[in-house]
Amino acid sequence: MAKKVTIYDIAKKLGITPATVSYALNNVPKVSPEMRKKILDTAMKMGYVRNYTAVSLSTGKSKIIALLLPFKDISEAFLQNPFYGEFIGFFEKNIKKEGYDLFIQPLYDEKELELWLVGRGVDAAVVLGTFPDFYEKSFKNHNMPVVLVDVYNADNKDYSSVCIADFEGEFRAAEYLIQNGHKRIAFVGADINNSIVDKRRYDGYRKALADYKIPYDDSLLFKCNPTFADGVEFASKLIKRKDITALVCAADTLAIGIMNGYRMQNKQIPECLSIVGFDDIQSSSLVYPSLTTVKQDIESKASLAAKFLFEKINNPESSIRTVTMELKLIIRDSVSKIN
Amino acid sequence: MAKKVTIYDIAKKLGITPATVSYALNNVPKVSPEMRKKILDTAMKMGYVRNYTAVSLSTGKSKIIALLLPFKDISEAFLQNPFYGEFIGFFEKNIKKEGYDLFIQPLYDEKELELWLVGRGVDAAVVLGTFPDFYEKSFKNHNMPVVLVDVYNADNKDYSSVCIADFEGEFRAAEYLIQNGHKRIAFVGADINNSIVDKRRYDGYRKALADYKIPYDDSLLFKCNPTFADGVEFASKLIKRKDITALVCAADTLAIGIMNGYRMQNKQIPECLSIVGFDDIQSSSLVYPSLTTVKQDIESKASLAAKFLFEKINNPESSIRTVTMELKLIIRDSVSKIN
DNA sequence: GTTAACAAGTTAACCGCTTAACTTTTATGC
DNA sequence: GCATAAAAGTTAAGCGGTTAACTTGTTAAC
Repeated sequence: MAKKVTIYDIAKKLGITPATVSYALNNVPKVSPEMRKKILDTAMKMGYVRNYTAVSLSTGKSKIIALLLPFKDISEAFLQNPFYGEFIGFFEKNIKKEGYDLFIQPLYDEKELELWLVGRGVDAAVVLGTFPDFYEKSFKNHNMPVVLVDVYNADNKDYSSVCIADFEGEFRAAEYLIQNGHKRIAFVGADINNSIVDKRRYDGYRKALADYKIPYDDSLLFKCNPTFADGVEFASKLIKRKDITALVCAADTLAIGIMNGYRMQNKQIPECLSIVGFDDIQSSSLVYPSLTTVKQDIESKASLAAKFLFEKINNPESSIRTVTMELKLIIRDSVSKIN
Repeated sequence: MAKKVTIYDIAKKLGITPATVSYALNNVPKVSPEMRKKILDTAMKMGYVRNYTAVSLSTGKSKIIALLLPFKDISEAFLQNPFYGEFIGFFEKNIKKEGYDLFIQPLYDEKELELWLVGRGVDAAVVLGTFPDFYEKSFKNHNMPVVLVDVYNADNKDYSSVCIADFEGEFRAAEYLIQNGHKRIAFVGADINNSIVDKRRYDGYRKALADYKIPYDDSLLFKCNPTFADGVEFASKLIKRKDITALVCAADTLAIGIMNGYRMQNKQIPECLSIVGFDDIQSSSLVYPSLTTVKQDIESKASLAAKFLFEKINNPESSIRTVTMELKLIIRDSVSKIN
C-alpha cells in the first residue's frame, strides 16, 4: 500500500506549517504567491490527494448530493423507465462541474434515510417522483437543500421543483387523435385517484374532448398499471370494445404492452386502434409500428434541477423556484386517419 | 438545523466515557450487558446516527464500493445497454446486505481515479467491461480489492473475475441458424481486432460453421458499431447481399437497429433475413418480430461478483477466482426455417 | 491469604484537514 | 519618526469517532 501523502508531509518537506499548506491548497489569500507555488508544486510532485473524509469531518460539507429514486430497488428504476438513467446522466454532469459527486439511492424508510443524510453527511438531495412525508420530516429536521422533480404534492411550497406540463401534453395527444378523425377516444393510466401525475394527464385529455365537443362517458376511462406486462393483459379487455377507435396512454411502457397484446390476437395497429403514448422512451421508436408519443426534454430538466439545487446550497435564503416544462408531441406511426 | 447527537452526548447523559459508548455501539465485549442496553436505549432515544465520516477517518474504512462503468458518461451506460442498470441493481442488493454503499462512476482519467480511490477512500472496486492500464496501476498502488466483470485482458491474473461464455453462446446461436437450414450466415459486431468480447463471439460463430461444414469466406464478416442507429444504417448495406439468409449479431441493440432498417425498406423479417441477437435486453421481447437471442443471467453474475469481492475485502490473501458463466439461447420469432 | 486473571471502564492519542486567533515582519500615511 | 495596517505565517483547538494501554474492583485458584 502506497503511503498516503498528507498536508503534514508537504509541510515538513518545506519546513512550514500544515495550516499554510491548507490555505495554499484552498486558495485562501494568506500565502505569498511564491510560497503557494512551492506548495502546489511539491504537493503535485509528492502525489498528494486531498482526503475528502477529513475535509468533510472538519467542514461539515461532504460535497455529495443524494438522488432519491421512487423505487425500493435501484434496478427497478432503470428497467421500468429509461427516463431515470438519462436524467441521472445529465444531472451528474451538472453537479460534477461544481465539484460534487452523486450518490444514487432508492426509496428508504425513515431510519435508513436519516442514516444516509446524517450518517454519510450528504449536502443536498434531489427527489424524483415521490415525496413521502418522512422525507420532508428529515429534510426539515436537517435543513437540507432539496429540489423536487416530477413531484406533485401541492402542499409542498417549501422546495424548488421542476415538473412537466402533463395537462398540456396530454391535451395535445388527444387533440391530435381528434384531428385525425377519431370520436371514441379512451384514456388508460394508473388509478387517477391515487396518481396525481396521471390525473393531470387525464384532465388534459378531458379538456381536449370538451374543447372539440367530443362526447365523453366514464366507460372511456380505464385503469391499468403502467407496465408492459399489464398492458398486454389489458389489451384483451380493450379489444372487445368495438366502439373505441383511439387510445390515450399515460405511459409508453403501457402503450407498448397493449400493442403487443393486439398483435398477439392478430389485430393490426393502427388499423384497429390508434394509440398515443407518453414519455418517449427509447423503445417507442423501435417497436412496430413506432409509437406516437409525448416527449419531454430530459437534458433541460436535469440542468434546471441542478441549477435550482445549487441556488439553495449556495444561499439557503434564496427564493423557491418552480418550473413546469413544455412537452412535444412526437408523431410516428401508431395513429391512423379515419373519416 | 437539528443538533446532531454524538457519542459524547450519550456519554454525558449517562455519566460515562465516549469510549464505552463506542465499544457498546460496536458490540465490543468490554461493556457489561446492562450498560450496553442502557447505552443502546439512550442512543435510540436521543436519535443518535453514526457519523460515517468520522468512522471512516478514524478507521480508514469507508464502507463504500466504487462501480466503474466503461463509459465517459453515466447515462451512456444506461441508454446503450439495459444490462448495466440491471447489474447495478442486483449488485447493490448484495453489498447492502454487508453494510456497504455503492458509488457509481464513469471511466476516469488517471488523476480523477486517484482522487476517487484515495480522496473518497473507497474500500473496493468493481470494474465493468474495460480495464485500462491506469486502473491497474492505481489499484496496485493502493492494494485495492477489485473484481473484474466482463473484462478479457488475459494478462490480468491478479484479480478475481466473472465473465460469460461468449464463445459457446455464439456457437449455439450460429448452430441454431444452421439447424434451421441456413447456409450463408453472416456475422456482424464491433471491430474484432479491437473488441475482445466480439472476437470471442466471432470465434464461436466460426466454430459452428466449421463443425457443420458450412463454407465461410471473409465477405461474411461485417463490422458495425453496436448501437441502434448504426444498425439502421448498416441494414441498407446488408440488404444488397442477396446471398446472405441469416445473421449472427454481437448485440441486441445492433440487431434491433438492423431489423428497423429492413422494415424501412419494406423487407420482412425473418422472411428476408433470419437474425439472432446477443444480450436479451428488454426491448428484444418487445420488438416485432421478437428477437431470438443469447441471454445471460445477470442476477447470478452480480451476486458472484459481490461474493468474489468480499472474499478479497475480508481476506486480502484469499485466492483469485475466475468464473465463466453459461448462456442460454432464447428462441423467439426472428429466425425462419428454410430448406 | 496472597496472587493471578478477568471484567468493565477510563484515558488519551490519533485519523487529516480547517480555521479563528495570535505573532511577526514589512509597508503606508502623515 | 511613530502609529497603524496589511501581509504572511504560526498555533492550537476542533470535527466525531476508534483503540491500545492503563486502572480499579472482583473473583478464582492454590
